[in-house]
Amino acid sequence: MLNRVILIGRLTRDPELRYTTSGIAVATFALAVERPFTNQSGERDVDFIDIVIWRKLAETCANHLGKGRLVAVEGRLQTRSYDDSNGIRRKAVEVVADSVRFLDWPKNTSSSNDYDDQEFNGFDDDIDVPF
Amino acid sequence: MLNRVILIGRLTRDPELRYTTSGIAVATFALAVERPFTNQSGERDVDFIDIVIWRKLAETCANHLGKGRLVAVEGRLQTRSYDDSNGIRRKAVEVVADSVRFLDWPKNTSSSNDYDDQEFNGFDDDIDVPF
Amino acid sequence: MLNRVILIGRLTRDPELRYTTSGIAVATFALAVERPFTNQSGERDVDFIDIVIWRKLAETCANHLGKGRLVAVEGRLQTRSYDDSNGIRRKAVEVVADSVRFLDWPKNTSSSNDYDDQEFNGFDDDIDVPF
Amino acid sequence: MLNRVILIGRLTRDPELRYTTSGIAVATFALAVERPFTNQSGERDVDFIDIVIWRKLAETCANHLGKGRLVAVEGRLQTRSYDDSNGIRRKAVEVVADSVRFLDWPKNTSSSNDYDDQEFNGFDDDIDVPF
DNA sequence: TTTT
DNA sequence: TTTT
Repeated sequence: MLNRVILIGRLTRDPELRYTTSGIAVATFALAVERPFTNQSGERDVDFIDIVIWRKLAETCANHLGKGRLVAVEGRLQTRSYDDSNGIRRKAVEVVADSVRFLDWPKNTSSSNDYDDQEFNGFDDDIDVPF
Repeated sequence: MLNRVILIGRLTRDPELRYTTSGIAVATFALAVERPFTNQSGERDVDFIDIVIWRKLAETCANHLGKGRLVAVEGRLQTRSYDDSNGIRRKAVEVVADSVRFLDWPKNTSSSNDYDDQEFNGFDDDIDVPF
Repeated sequence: MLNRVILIGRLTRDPELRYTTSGIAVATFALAVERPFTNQSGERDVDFIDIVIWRKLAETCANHLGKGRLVAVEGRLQTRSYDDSNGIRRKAVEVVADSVRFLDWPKNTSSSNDYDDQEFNGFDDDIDVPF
Repeated sequence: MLNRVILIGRLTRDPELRYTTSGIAVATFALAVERPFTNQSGERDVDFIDIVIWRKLAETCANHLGKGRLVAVEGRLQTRSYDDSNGIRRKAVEVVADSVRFLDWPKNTSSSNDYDDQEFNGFDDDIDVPF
């Protein structure tokens, strides 16, 4: 009845953009989210959390984000069952994002993904940059 | 770097309480969380989310909660790899709760789990009842 | 850039429903939110937080909620300056809710506010009942 | 009963650090949080939200943060009544933070506040840096 | 499969 | 101005 997730972390890879047969854009990536505290061996554990994004926000993320970028993601936790390529039944738990904020800037300016066409994205297509 | 999950839902079964070899209590249960909107077939989909609770809060939940009870859970999303009983590698995604609030009362008063010994539970052992 | 508030508490009074000159509905009420821990004198302090709701969700809340009802509110913190009736400049800090979930049922069935016309409310008009 | 606020924004001024008569550190600052959407005049409104931080985290923030710095703050909304310097009764609404994450780096290296003594801060003294 |  |  209430389901809210807020994460800050870095993309482990470039977003993948796909389209449903009905033409709806879906972007997926994983977020590396460091735990606040160090473990017994003095390191910070990291949680790798799958993010799913729909529609225009999916395309904006695919166009502007890349591996290593720092983002804040808001969304809801979703569970889903599927059969993997070996026919094994698996449960997916992922965050369906309704908002993604960019918290840093691209490392090099030669990237094909940059901020040229940053624009307002409507209500559930909520994006922002950190200045 | 920031990882916060807030859920309201109902327990799909009674909590399971176990202890680590070093004697720390761990409770687990799943929460059924209805999506806010109906799907194409007019029904509300439900996400089943695994919850993990440690220490004194684990024991309080095991003592007072049961299948069907309505709770608000606050915690963080955690990912974990393990091999299932068939030796298949799986990824667990669960919410490690640091706060659980009881939002309703037990259905029948003959339950062994009731509110007799409700008490304050310390900082990360945060529990409350709705009145 | 990110602004999220999630509260569970009880209405301190019936919602007030007003309309802007352009005809948009606005409901306001205050939420009594108990702190999780008791203070030095053994009591729980309570925070009284002003809630503002717009459009259809405002009307749904005005129709179905009343003093004492338990709700979960999601929204954003908003600040606003105004002059009070004595001409003193004041700063209002309130939560603009985009989602309200009803977590209990009306105490008596003779109330004019009930669940007769409960219905789905669109994306930013997000309402639900606890069963 | 549940009270959670998560904000990302920039400090409008350097933190002020004070001590209670019993010697407990308290830091205060305001956070400028841009709204996600532009208003009728095409600008983004900004909410100015007062933040209060206690104990060791207060000192860490006072030592390392300054005007303009970007942070993620987690905490709870608190209300409080007081009389201002003119004897006018006022209501303060502020966020008591239990976690502050630094999301950028100091603008110039000549600042007296830097990252020399960054360290782990215990459970409710939760601080982190973005790399 | 994993980010700085 | 304050809820159970």
